[in-house]
Formats: sequence, structure tokens, C-alpha cells
Amino acid sequence: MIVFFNTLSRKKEIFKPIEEGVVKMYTCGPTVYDFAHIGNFRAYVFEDLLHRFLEYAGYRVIRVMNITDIDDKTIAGAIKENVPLHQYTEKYINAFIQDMECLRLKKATYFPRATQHIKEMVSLIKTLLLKGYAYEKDGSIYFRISSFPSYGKLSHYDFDKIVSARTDSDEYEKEQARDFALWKGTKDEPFFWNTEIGKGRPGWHIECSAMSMKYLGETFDIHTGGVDNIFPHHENEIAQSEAATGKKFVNYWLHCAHLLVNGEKMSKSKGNFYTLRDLLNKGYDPLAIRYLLMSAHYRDPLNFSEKSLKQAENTVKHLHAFYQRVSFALTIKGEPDPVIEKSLQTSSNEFFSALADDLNISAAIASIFKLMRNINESFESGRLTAKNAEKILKFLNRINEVLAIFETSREQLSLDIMQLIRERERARKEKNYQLADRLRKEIADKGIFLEDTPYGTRWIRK
RNA sequence: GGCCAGGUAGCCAAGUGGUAAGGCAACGGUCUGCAAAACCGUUACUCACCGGGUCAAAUCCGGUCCUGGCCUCCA
Repeated sequence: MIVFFNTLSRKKEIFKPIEEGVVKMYTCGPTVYDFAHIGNFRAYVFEDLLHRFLEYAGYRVIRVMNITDIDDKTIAGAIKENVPLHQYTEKYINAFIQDMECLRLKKATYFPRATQHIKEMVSLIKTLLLKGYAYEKDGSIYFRISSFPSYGKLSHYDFDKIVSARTDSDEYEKEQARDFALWKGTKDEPFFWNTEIGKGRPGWHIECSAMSMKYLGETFDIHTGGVDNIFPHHENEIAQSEAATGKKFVNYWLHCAHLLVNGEKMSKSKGNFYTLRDLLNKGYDPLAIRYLLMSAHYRDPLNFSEKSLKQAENTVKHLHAFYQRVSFALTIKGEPDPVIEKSLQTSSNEFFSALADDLNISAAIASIFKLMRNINESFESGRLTAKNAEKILKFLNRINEVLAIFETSREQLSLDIMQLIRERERARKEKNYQLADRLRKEIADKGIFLEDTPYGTRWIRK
């Protein structure tokens, strides 16, 4: 049984997809006007964990991640650089894909771009106009919130009580201040589409409704994003989608908390952000970044610091060394240690049930560390054999499908390094430690660290 | 003003009625030619604060304080 905390009900609910064995999921993606910062990536890592866990649980996941390539900021950027919009956004789309790979974020099934779905948006807006949920004013089209009584059900805002903290200084004409733009009529802006509903460009929210419905249907299982998307973005999506179809839009809404830096939200507007590239340039391990972003529960705020990133680096290093140590045990003959068999089973159960409880990653990871301890003990006391190691590796590979923090590729060393290791082995046997240490240093300079164990010398990259 | 999170060891972080998981760091020990890793041991009589109730609370109830977020740019 899997439970998720649903923003809609503010409760943990048992997860049951519409179609058995299949999960249809929409994950809010980037607006490609700049490099994504690691605050953004916290959300993407959370979505990745969700995606991977659902597959681990046996579901086929059909996932959409939208690319917002038309909005005020992308337009401003393109104008500033005096290039076509698509040329401006292409750079950041490519960077985003690269960053995703770097953090081992699984690809969505579809990455639809807003600019390539104008037709679908126009059609949706036409439906809303036809049904009386939208109105046109001065070439722009707005959603009439007063026509949708359940507006506010996601954010749980009571609009009668809310005194807006901001004064409205909107350049567009609206019946009511809270009505939002479906279509922004264009007067002399450079980027626009000529459509049946006029000359202009889409509002921000409509793309997600149009594209999710196109790829996932009018009602689908999961929709995710950061908490700052709850209002207005997701609230508006619900309004326009449900108004248009008359059906429930999404069954489970999952939102992740913000990444903080020095106790404050990390955001572009505050300037207190790190991009992934910033951190990589400082020499940090991308897997440590992934681990750090993933290691706190998604609904809790996570305070980012380079200190915690260094801690994460050490943790990841240990995990990595552990994985290699187990690989090394594949050569040890003998009967399997029954303690390990049992420990694997326990760990496997704990891992799954932890994640099944609204992605309790801390408990899931703790179960892995407990297993590690047992295995190390077994290895230390000489009870661990290849028969255990095979099963352990199989298990680690399996959970790595969810966590993606182990480096599982069996790297082959180059022949010259192998040769150096052999030479050092010979020197050690001859008790020529000076030469042995010099060779170890030489090998270390090539990025390979050597460990001497009772079973022989083994190596670890880095 | 309305709404939502959170406050657990030096740091990160689980646990939401049965007597404080896990990680990082630190210190002591074992092993080792050295190194590293690993292993063993130590590190919260206590969970922001106050009060209540319970055989029993970090966990429930009432109140207070602090931090962050949302209230039409935002993951």
C-alpha cells in the first residue's frame, strides 16, 4: 500500500491510479530563461524520486514535464539579446537536459513545449469562452473566477477573508482583480501568434492544462510542483481544466517545500542562488548534490549550505566505497552467511515500506545503512562470500534504480594503471615500501586510490 | 490580516502515545609496513517554551515564542 500526502485534502491518502498498473503524472518543469538553480532542482529531484519509486513499485509511469518557453521573462531575454525566442530558449533547454543527466534525473515520457502547443491552448480557451467561463476584453481573454465556485479548493484560501498584500497595478483590463489571463492580446510585442481568438500569446497557466490533457487525458493521477505553485498556478489550472471538461482534473497533488539558503528561500529574484554549474565548478560531486537534495523529506524545508554538501559528499563516498567493496567480495569462495540473507530481506521490506509512506526517504536510507553495517561486519569477520555478494549487489542495483546514488558501472582500469598496481604489489612483497609508496602516490595522481586488505589490494576511483 | 510548513545532539535528519532511527563530524580502541577502509566503544536523562490531561508524550489538548513560505514573477 502506497500513501501520498495530497495537497487537495491535506491528508495522506492511499494511492490508487485510475488505470491499474499505470500512473499518469504531470510534473511542472522549467521556464527556460536562465540556468536552473539547485532550488529548482530540489523539486526535480523530488519528482525523480517519485517517478523512480512508482516504477520500483511496479507501475508503468507516463510522465509529462513541460518546458515553458514563452512568458514575460523569456520574451524579455530574447529582446535583450536581440535573437528569436526559440534561439534564446534553446540554450537553456539544452543546459537543462544536461543538468538533468548530471543529476541522474530520469527523463519524462514527454517534454512538451508551450510554443508548440498554441493550437491546443487556443482550442481550450475557445471552449471556456463558449461555456461562459471566460471573457474577452481589449484583445485579451480572462478566466472569470466568479463563475467557478470551488475556486480556492487547492490552496484553501477563503477569498472573502483575504486582504491582498499587494495593490493591483495590472496593465490589462479585467472584470475582477483575481481573474487571470488565458490569452494576452498583443499590441506591438515582437512575439505573438495569429489565431482564431486573436493576435497574442498564451497566459502562463493555460499551457499546463492544455498539454497535460493532450498527453494524459482530462483526468489523470498525479500533478507535482513546488509549494509556491499551489497558488495561483495550480489553482488556476484546476479552474480552467475542470471548467472546460466538467471532470475532475487531478486526483493527487504533491508539492515539495522550498530549498532555503541561509534560512531564506533560494530564488532568482533574491539573487541568493547556486546553479548546478556553480557547484560543479567548485568541484562538488553531482551525486552528492543529488543525495543532499533528496535526503530530506520533500515536504520539509531543506536548508542548503556548502557544509551540508560536504557532509553529503562524505556519505556518498562511503556508499561508493561500500559498493566497490561488495563487488570485490565476488571472488571470495565459501558458503553464504545466513545473517546476510536475513538482513537483505529486512532491509528490502523496510526500504519499500518507508518510501511507500509518502516517500519517507530518511527511513529508507537508514535501512540501507543498517544493512551496510551488517555486511561490513560479516565481511570483517570473514563470513561474507561471493554467494552473498551476488545477492547484495543485485539488491543494491535494484534500490539504486530508485536512489541513483551508487556508481554501479564496473569500470575497467587502463592497462598501464593495472601494470602499476602489479608493480606495487611486487614491491610490497619484497618489502620495498619506499617504492610501493611511490607507486601508490603515482597511481593516486591518476585518480585511483588503493586499499590493502587481507584479501589483496583493491582500488577505488577518486 | 488570512493560510501553510517547521523548531529533535556540533551539523544534517527520522520518529506523531510505550520510553529518542540513521548519516556526517569528533574522540578513544582494534586491524595495518604505512595509509585508507572497516569494525568496536563514547557523544540528546532529552525533543523551542509554559501549562493540562494520561499508568505512559518529542508525540494528545490549550497557550506563548521563534524561523521560513504563499496571498497573482517563482520549484
